[in-house]
Amino acid sequence: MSPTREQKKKLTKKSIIQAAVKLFGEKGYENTSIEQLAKEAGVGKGTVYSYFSTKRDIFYAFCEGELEYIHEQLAAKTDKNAPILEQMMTVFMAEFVYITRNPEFGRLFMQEMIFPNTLSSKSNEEQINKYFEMIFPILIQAQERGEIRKELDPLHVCGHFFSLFLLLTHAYYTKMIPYDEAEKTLKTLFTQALEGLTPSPYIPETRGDNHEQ
Amino acid sequence: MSPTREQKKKLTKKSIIQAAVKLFGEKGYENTSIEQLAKEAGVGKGTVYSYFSTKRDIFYAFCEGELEYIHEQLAAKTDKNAPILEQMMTVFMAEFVYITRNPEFGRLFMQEMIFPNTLSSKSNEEQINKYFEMIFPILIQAQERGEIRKELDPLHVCGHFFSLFLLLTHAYYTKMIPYDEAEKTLKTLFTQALEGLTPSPYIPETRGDNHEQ
DNA sequence: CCCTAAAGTCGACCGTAGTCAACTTTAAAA
DNA sequence: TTTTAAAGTTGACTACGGTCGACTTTAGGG
Repeated sequence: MSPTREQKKKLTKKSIIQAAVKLFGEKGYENTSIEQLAKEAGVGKGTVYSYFSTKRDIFYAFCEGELEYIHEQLAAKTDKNAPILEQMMTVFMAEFVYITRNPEFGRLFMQEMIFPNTLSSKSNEEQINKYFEMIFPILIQAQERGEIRKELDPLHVCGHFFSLFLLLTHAYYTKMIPYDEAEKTLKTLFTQALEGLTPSPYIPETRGDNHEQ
Repeated sequence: MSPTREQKKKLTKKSIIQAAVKLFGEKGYENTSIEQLAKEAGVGKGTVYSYFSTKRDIFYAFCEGELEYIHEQLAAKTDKNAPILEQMMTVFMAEFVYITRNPEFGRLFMQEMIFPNTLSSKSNEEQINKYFEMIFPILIQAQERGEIRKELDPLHVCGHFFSLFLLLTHAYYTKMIPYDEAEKTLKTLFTQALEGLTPSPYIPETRGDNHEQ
């Protein structure tokens, strides 16, 4: 019996993604037109747009699989009892290496991931959530061990590390730091975050309007 | 006597920017075509491209003036002896308000500012530099006052605050936090950064591979 | 004033992202 | 098996960003 309708759709979608992997990889995202991509996948241009609503969506579909893979790898490999600095370095350096493997891809990925266009932001949220889901348990465990202050909201702590990763990526893309120094820089920043910027213990100047908690 | 060649060029450029301010403001960046813009400015399409090499460049020209203005304002107004938390809040909240005044503009601005396309990144670097030039003296003064550890590289400290601002902007654009909570969130993050994430004093687990310094 | 070369202007033209109405295939009811 | 309507496919088409060579204006030397 010939393949059912649904099986066929799956195959078509797959062949479009494969064509994207090939052509984007060979010539880059900007230099690949949808028509070329459609030809490579063996379908018409219109068909491509019945599976993906924009060119960027095709790009995401490609990224998604890769990201999922890296997250799984990390979740398996990380030593849950290692010092928090070590674990965070492992996670974020892996991410950094992945992101910058193909610089152009990475740039587009970050642009749309961090400052998404409200229209195209569906799968986006999921990606970010997976990120947080991976990091959260590590932080909570660190709090239980007493490595991180128990009174801090894990969400904020998570954001803190993520923000320094963002900064690293930014510094790389603006050529403020070369690739080779990424690890050292990130370690410095993370250490700074852990230890605090103020001479410890920090005693805020009493001014009447101090933050509570 | 009729205006000289150079005066005319200045006028033409100005009228293009004014047309951009008007049309981008009315209909948004994406919904304004270069042809419409050229018509509004009373010139041909080709002329627009003899003054600006891409559509984004027109957008930058608009932003630049605004940013310069805000930076000057801030430099004048900030109380140089206020606690560092207060000063950083003033600077970055002003920036946040400016960036999000027109959300679409802000998004494009951040996308290209933080993860620039290597081709179009000339004026970009200057913008970032102005940022750092504004913040640097504040931090150094805080170090001298003893509010910030003297042994830290001001560049890293500067980056630290900036990164948390990035996170805030990201959280806003992904709708993780509403506009109203921006200030509270930023204050929490900055406080966290100042105090450190670890119970103070932080004593890293001795594992043989500790960071030096 | 006239002539000319450089500076400045222009819109027809190119390639591309995304749309759509006409066409083909499918699957299940009759 | 035939019929039919829904699902799926298609490439001509539109609108846009950006280019280019032909055209117009300018300034200054004769």
